[in-house]
Amino acid sequence: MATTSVRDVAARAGVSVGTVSNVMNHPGKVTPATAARVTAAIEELGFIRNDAARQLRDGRSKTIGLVVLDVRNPFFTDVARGAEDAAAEAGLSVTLGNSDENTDRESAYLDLFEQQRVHGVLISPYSDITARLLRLRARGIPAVLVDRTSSDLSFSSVSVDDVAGGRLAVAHLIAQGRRRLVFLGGPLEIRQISDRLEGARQAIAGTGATLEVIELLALSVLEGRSAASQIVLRRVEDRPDGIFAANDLVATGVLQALVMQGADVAVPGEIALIGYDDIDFAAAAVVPLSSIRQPSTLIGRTAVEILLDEAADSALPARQIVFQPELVVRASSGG
Amino acid sequence: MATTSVRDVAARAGVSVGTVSNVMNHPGKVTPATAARVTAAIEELGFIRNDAARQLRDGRSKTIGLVVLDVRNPFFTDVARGAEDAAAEAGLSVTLGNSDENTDRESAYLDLFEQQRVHGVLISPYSDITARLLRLRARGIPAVLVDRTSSDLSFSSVSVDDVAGGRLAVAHLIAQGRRRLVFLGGPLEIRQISDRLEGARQAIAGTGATLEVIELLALSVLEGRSAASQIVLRRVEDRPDGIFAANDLVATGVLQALVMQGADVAVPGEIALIGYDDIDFAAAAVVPLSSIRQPSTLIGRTAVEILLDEAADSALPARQIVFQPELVVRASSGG
DNA sequence: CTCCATAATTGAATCGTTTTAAGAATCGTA
DNA sequence: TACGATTCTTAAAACGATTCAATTATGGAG
Repeated sequence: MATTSVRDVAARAGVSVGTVSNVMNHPGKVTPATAARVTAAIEELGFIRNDAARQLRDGRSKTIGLVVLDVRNPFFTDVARGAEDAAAEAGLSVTLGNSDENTDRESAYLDLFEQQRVHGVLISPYSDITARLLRLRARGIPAVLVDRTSSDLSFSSVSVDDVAGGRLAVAHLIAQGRRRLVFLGGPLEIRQISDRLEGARQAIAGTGATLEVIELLALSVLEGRSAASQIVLRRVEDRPDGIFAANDLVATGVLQALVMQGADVAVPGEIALIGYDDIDFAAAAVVPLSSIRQPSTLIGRTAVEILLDEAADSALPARQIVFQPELVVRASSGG
Repeated sequence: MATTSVRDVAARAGVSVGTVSNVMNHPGKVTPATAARVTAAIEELGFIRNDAARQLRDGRSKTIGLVVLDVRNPFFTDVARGAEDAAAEAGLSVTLGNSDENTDRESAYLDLFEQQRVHGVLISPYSDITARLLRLRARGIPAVLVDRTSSDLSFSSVSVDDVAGGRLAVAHLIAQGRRRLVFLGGPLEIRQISDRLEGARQAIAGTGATLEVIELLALSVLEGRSAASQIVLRRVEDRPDGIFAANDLVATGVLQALVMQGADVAVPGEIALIGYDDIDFAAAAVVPLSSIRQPSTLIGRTAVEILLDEAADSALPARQIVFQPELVVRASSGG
């Protein structure tokens, strides 16, 4: 394996290894003329720096580890994309790990990142990993929580105000004149979901509107559809006139059950519908879906920025960033 | 930064660094008693091996680089998942890169992987990167093409027979008694798409059925929907009785245009519909969608297996693996 | 033409692990 | 008890880039 090293480059350019290193890492400390000779040698030999060696010397890698709950959820791929962009601007790369809501996988990724002495860790936690994160910190590896406020306030976090999101959604339905509302989502143990419900409750307080809660086992199209088809079976006067689905997958299922041939419930005429997340598909649904948008790429970008700050100065106090979600009105809520 | 090394562990256990290394990498070469002492020391000190140092010694990393065209496409996340599983079984991890059909990004990832001296590269190529891959090979890093047969037969590849897939889809429509067919997809420069069309043509040959080709600018829900709404405007006798959409996103759009309130074209009564990819959403559509399934996780898994073989023995001849797609019949084609 | 201050370059030491060849310990056997 | 024959353990030498302290070159001022 003809692996060319700085030593070979140095020989070819007639300089010392130190100079070669300077050309790459501290240009300006070297005369343009010599720099040119070195660059030429690098080019001719097809030299590519060995990252492991650089890392070993440096003590930390130029990679950021990111662990998300579910890569198949567009929200998280968007977060990842934002993180990747911000990291790239700082000359770093991102390794994406998918915990799949599985404690073992989550733990395995943290092990891997610790071995790799990553620059920092971004994580949307599934289990309680405070102890692990403290250990990473002791090793000089900062961590930032994503899409979740930390119970341990010594860690920074970047999240979205789900209570406000729920409030926004239901306040909108009420503003459209709807009074008999249904919240569709679950499991309620998931913090984000219960927060959205809490927001919904705040929004109806004192308005005279009612809120029926139907808990689902998962946030999927199928769950949404079957729950909604039950609603269709009710007598017309017992049906709600507005539905708030806890995410867009559920809302999509609801929509299918309502407009399906045979059901023919008018949306938004008879029932207004709003989802959550504003995934790409929402705008392309049979009836374009109103939704609550979260600034997903911005979350990723911000998390990286905080991480880099903390990596540069470990004495920095933790910051809790909470973004506000945004109402997106489309046809399904008759806005 | 209290970074503990093998040296510290050795001191604590009262042995030499070589023994510590043996405990971790060649257990069995060491007496159970000493092994226990060392393990205890590792535990007590919270020692975690420095991957950079190991890699430097080893010459190659324990990571596989994977570059896909689009992380947001469920097909690719499934491929990635299969690759990850297979890699994990071999004690390796996968770094996922998203080229986003962008030459610069694709190139940047290859640079990164080369610097990292990855174990191997899996890539679903966008531009012509044969030269880059040859250079990697010269450095001892094998590469396997994914979802694309290689023009350079010296590289292994794992792909799916798109011609067969197109044939399967259209043969099915014909078997359902459909005769006036439409192919909806594009751009036709994309190899996979033109192959599917070619398969469709083979299937109608000699059957008396006709095939109208409507080329789209992109494989998206919106494109599919607007093309289908044009079809709805035709006189009934000029409408096709079967539509083959080049992927499930397009098919979803078509479905929306057909069953939408106001259009009310019966699916499959009046028009039978089949898509391609069998994404999760296909089964959950308003009318469950027939589709052509590709063994996505198997593709990822197989690609890793070939890669590992080649990493172990670079003299191995290249293999071209072509999987056969599978017909999945659901309500939309009236099967 | 010297001398000094400043800039450019050098090369040895370092990061932490793994691997060897060599040395030490252990055991059963004669 | 001593002898090979194993079995364990050791210490030093890599791997390749970076960084300093030390050295050499360069220019400008007197």
